[in-house]
Amino acid sequence: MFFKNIDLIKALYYSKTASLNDLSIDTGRSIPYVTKGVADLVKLNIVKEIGIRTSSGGRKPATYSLIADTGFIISVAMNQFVTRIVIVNMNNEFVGDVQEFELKLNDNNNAIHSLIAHINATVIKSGLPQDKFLAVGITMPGFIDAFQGNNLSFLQSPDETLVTYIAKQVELPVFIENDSTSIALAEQKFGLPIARSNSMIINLGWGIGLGMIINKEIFKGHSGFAGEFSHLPLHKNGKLCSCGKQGCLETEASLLAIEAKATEGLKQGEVSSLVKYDTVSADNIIDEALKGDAFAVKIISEAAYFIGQGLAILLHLMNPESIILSGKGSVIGKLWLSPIQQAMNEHCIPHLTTYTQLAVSNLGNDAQLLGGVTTVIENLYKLSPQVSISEPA
Amino acid sequence: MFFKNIDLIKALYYSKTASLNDLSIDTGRSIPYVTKGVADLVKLNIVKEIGIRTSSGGRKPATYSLIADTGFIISVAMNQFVTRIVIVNMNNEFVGDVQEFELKLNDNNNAIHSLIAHINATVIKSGLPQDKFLAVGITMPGFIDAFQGNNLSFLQSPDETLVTYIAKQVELPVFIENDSTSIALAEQKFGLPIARSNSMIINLGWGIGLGMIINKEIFKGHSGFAGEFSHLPLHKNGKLCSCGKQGCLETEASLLAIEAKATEGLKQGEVSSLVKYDTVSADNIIDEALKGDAFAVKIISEAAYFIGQGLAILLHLMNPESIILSGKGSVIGKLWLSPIQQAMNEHCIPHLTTYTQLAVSNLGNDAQLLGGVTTVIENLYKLSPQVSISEPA
DNA sequence: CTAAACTTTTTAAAAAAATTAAAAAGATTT
DNA sequence: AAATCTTTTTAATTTTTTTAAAAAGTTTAG
Repeated sequence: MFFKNIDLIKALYYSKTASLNDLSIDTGRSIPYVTKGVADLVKLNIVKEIGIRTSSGGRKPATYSLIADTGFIISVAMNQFVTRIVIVNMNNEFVGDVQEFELKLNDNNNAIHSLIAHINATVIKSGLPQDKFLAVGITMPGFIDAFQGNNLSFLQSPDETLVTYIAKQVELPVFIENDSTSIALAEQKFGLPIARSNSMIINLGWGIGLGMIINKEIFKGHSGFAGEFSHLPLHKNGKLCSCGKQGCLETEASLLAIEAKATEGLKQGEVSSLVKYDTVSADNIIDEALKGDAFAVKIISEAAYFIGQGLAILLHLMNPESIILSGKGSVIGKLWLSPIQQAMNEHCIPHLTTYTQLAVSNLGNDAQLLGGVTTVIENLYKLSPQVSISEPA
Repeated sequence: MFFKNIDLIKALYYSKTASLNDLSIDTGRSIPYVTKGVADLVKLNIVKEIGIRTSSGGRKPATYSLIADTGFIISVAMNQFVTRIVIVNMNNEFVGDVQEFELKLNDNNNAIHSLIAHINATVIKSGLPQDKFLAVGITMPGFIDAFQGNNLSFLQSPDETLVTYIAKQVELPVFIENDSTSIALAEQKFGLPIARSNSMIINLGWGIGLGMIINKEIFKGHSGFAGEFSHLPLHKNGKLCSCGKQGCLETEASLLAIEAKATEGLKQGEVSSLVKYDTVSADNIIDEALKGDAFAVKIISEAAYFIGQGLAILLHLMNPESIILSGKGSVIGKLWLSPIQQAMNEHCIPHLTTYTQLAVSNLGNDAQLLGGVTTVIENLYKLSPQVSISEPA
């Protein structure tokens, strides 16, 4: 589709509209370089001039944007139980509704075929021609080798990599990324400005994921295992974790642990509006906590306090500009905030917490879907140019 | 002294001798650029061609080095009780002996003047002319603002910054850096190759310092507080830490804690060769442990195990290529290794430890002195050129 | 209210640096 | 021993940045 000036397209995608000056800063390239590049992109009908912006005492700059329907991205956000799919245009706007359906990742041989069928259905339903789609960005839990395109934990594919397998079936390029990593990228690119440079982004989900933005880059460690926040050995509770170890943070603080605690509490006769459910799900607890049920609030607060203890450790080591609560659980962000802040204050050296802002994401449940988009944008340079080769004269 | 090509000088200093190709890789600049730059430096008598190196099937490259006596650096390594000074040439060789003297940092109004006197004495004793010295690199504990040149914990100077105050008195440029940070830089530049890109460097000293190398850069966090390993809240022992909190790692695992435990143990009647000392110092414990004293080995092992517990957390979060044990305490590195490794294995998710190498520094007690040198080299670009301005024609 | 002074953006010209291509020097293979 | 292959060095070309100048606004002073 486009081969040159990928860096300009990336910067324009993330900023939505920008002046030549903005683009020069965002890409780290000189103004003449950017000027030439944008002129080329305008000629190719990929970028258009939007208009003139106000200025604070000087010439008004021309501003540019990507043309919305130049291309479309398919974002697939998976968790252990549910998958969502949405089509996104070049102005980062959702096109059509978000498709949501159940898809169990554990012990499900059919998962990969179900996923492919849903992606293909989405393409067809959209009515858009196949060649308008740039790529599919899949985000999901598990240990993911984004470079090779494999998930070592879920969705094994025979012989070839997961990404090539799916790509063949959907006839589109496919990129894959870990859910927490993708959420961190989404927060960095589309979230609060304090998440841009040095930020710890917590994915409150079935586990407790962490994506680290260090010096404006996502950090994955030497072999891709960095950010294993969920398995920090902080508790002497003897509870066995899925990882095989005991006392991991997630045995006390994940949504799964919260579900288990609620079920156990109700069995012990706790008074709560949760009794009306046959089996209590995390969603039920969130709902009732929002309505003010004391028991639901209490077990969430307890979990939050443990997370805050873990964050205190993160603060000592990383001294980030911000900690962002994101992911599924962040829709009840306000409920987590105060016990987390309290635990951080209690466990940090004096004044340390004053240097880090704790905030709830403004992207809510869209974070992972936007993360899938980011995954595609970051890999744009890998898309082979579909050149129509003209005959030599 | 030299204004252009500082990047080449830096690369040459760290590699000691290098071909044009090596320098191109190390500096990230093109070969023509490096070729031109080195030719200029040779003309200025800063660099000389050393000879021709063997090659694996191709033309033999010319190799270059800095000229040893072009300039000299004064490195000052301080800890809570003792300060060391040495002069280092442009080939990273110590010139003359390392000066060592007692200098208490706590509650000592005279500390700063004593320090200045010793630096000046070193200059005079060397017999080298003042203008041959490039700068003084001071490394010491405390929270240091390297950019402003202040130490917020020790050596307060009135009105002006610590660095300007000392610079005036010694009539040389002065740079300052935190001891653990400087040790990490020394390990990265002069130590084991596994410490180059992603490494956690532990400074086993009166506290337990940490310097983090992330993506080939030292990482200090958003406001300079990153790497507070010593104060990780890992213990529920009720012991008050110097930071004002309770249960910090250093209350169990620093050399100070080890001293306290030994003294207490002897009072309880432990059998040990340590009984022969009036008051037991960390050095005594190290000596006797090396000689095989069971009690000394035991309390060091206990501390090591706690450090290993802390390192397990670091492994989960950072997934580094290596962990390097450095600093004063690393001279008994072998004694720490096995309990640390054991604690790491016990507290990490399965297989995680296989991705990180644990090693003892090969720089030993010189690490901090070399760190002072690195501090100067990294700030070389700040040295104002002493140009002899010629009259316009 | 208008002209001068100041800011910011855009365009143009010059300089710097990187990329590509070619040549040189040596090691390895046939 | 000649031909082939590697690596380093030099040269030519292209790309990119830096610097300077011009253009288009805003703000301030009289």
